[in-house]
Amino acid sequence: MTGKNLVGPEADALDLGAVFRALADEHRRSVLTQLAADRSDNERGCNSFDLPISKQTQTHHFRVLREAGLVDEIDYGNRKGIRLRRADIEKRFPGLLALLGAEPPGDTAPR
Amino acid sequence: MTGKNLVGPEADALDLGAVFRALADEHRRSVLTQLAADRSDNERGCNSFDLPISKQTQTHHFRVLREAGLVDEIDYGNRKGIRLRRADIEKRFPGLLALLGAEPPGDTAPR
DNA sequence: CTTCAGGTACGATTCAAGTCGTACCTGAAG
DNA sequence: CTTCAGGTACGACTTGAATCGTACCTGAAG
Repeated sequence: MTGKNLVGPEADALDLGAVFRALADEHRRSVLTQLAADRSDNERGCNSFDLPISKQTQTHHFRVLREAGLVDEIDYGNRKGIRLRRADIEKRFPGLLALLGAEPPGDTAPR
Repeated sequence: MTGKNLVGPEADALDLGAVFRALADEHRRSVLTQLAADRSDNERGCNSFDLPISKQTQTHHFRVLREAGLVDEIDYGNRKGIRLRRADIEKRFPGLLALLGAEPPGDTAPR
């Protein structure tokens, strides 16, 4: 029941370059913007983002977000949860999430 | 003597995606970090950044930074000046430059 | 058990981006 | 004028990233 947390970098090890690279992609930025908009920071299903891309590509994007240290992935076997690492991000890069939150929500348009 | 200012996007038209894409590159981030560190915001020569890349590639990177709206380029014909658009960036993305400024300055290492 | 949806692994493809070589332009200094 | 350093234009190359097809795994529900 309690899924295992997939590994990501420590809070102090977050790299600004990796973060910018992660947020350079439209779809990943959309995911993070949606996560940042929900102040409750509840765990969220990976298929709740309506991404206009295949499952395999979504797996790829979530992995990039996790390896950049922006989200936690919780593996339940046949489904997966995702949670924003808000505290770690705010500690290392204060104000970053506010930048995403200030964006117009309708920016999920495909390139 | 007075060089002409090369065109870039208006302050209100700055796109977060383009900004993140611009800052995803190590060399461009190095340039912007150095610019952000100098609070005087003086115009600066394009060859004053010690980038370990060829002239043509530097031209390319400065163009990307300008088209993202992060810097102004001033063309003098046989040399070029560059200036951080601090006010515009702060207005549109408050706190962004602070993130760069907080980075360790020795992050100019080539990949 | 079987079925099924969510997710992953691996490989292939496609495309954008970083890089440089060659040639050329520009203005300043001899 | 010529020379020279800084910069650009264009093309070519290379690498990385995004995407998907196929096949497979996992746990829950019949």
